[in-house]
Amino acid sequence: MPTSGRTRIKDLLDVERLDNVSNPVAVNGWVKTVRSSGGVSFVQINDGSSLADLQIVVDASCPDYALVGNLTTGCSLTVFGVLQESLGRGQKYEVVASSLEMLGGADPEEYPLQKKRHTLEFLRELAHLRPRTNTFGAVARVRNAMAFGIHQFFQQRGFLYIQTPIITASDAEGAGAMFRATTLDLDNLPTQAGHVDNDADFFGRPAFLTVSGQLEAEIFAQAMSDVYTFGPTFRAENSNTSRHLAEFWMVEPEVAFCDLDGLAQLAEDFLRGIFAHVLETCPEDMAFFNRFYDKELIATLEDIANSDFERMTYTEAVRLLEESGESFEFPVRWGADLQSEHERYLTERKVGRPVIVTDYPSAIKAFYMRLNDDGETVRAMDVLVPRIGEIIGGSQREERLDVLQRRMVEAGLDDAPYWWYLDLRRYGTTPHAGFGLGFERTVQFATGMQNIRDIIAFPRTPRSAEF
RNA sequence: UCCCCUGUAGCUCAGCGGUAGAGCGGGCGGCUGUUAACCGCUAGGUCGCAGGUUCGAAUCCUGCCAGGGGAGCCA
Repeated sequence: MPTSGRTRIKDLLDVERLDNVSNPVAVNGWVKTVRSSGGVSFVQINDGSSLADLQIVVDASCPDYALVGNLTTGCSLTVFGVLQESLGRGQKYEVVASSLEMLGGADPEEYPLQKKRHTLEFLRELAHLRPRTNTFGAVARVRNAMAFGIHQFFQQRGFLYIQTPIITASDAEGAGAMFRATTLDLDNLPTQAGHVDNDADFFGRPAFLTVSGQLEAEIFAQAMSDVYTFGPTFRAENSNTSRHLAEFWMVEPEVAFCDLDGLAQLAEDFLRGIFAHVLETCPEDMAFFNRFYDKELIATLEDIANSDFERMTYTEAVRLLEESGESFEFPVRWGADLQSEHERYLTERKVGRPVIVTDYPSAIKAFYMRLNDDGETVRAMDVLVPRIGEIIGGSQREERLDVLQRRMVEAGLDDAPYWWYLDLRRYGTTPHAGFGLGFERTVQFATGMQNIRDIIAFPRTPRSAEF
């Protein structure tokens, strides 16, 4: 019987509420492993509520004892029994079953998950079953806690959560290649004068999946002052790395009456806050990642949560790299973007903790970033962290209409589609700033997981969109 | 998109010119409290795909496909 009134394993094993002990309980879960020894069997189950499994003891006194022979890894169960202190050594408490029902079997000759460790590459092919493993259960819980912590951080500071569109007609948001969203029949494209007739498309114009909610967030910042988005974004780049996804979630705060210094402080408070949050709310899962994936993980996160970030300008960063005596594969030159190896040297070896680099050359940054008085650099910032590199990119936005228009011309952009963006500078413009944080990269950093495809439930990467 | 590495049993891998292997998992049996339980027996393979070299190819060569690592692009 699928039970209402069941107790989650997490609550059952919660030492604070051990009024459960010696009382009848109902639990559900999926079988991890079954061990039988003479007249006693041990069935280890997990329901996803915590990393810890629950051991069910079934002996001949249980009327359903004969059922145990049919239980295999992966099948689902309802158990009625009594929680007791365990006689064995591997766990403090266990449930002695008084009755047992298998809800769904899992043919052991076919069920692909075994009660031993699998490689992450193999599990990636089983995205529908991998949440049942320790690692992916832990990732799901940590990801959930961090999403909640992000909302909590902004809500406590009075930020308004806004939802920006996923489909956009702006074809140059300035952040990479876009996916086209169309209802046109690709096998029979309507044409007009030898070109695709976009007027026949759903929106009467080309439309795309958004690469960023920034421009729309700026609209609301120019009315509500402090806003943030948290939603999916899409990049059609042919990126094949452990840090890139074609579909990923991004957090983008946008703040009016704020300059780059204020934004850098917000970014630092934000990262320190969410890492502290995950350490506090997921100690069991974090201990798991620390043990199996990165022995320095908890120490690193605690260090970040408790110490100030380093700040330097791009020009200072270039000087430090030039003076480092390191032999880099790519030369260091003022005016060229920092390479991965440069960023990692700065954050991992030079400083040893997160670094905020500001004021990049205007030529290598987007048109909407505010031009400095030197005419050569813009008020951009990247937050670099060890192992991942860039985790946040942001800037103070250009609020001066004439400068913005000049920058758009220099970038070769037609300003007509941006009439509304320019209007924000025409009517009550303000100094404002915002950044974008890759959510998966942040969870990746917090868990010590090596590959971003293991951070999102159903990863989309080039040539890969199963599930 | 570029560079490098890897595709052998359900999984993890060994074998690297001469009869296809191990551990785990599965099946059967045993075991009175187990902890990825343990012990015994057992089934299981177009060696990624296509071509080539050779008396003979999992093994050497070429192409393609897939996976991984790194780079670029970025978050």
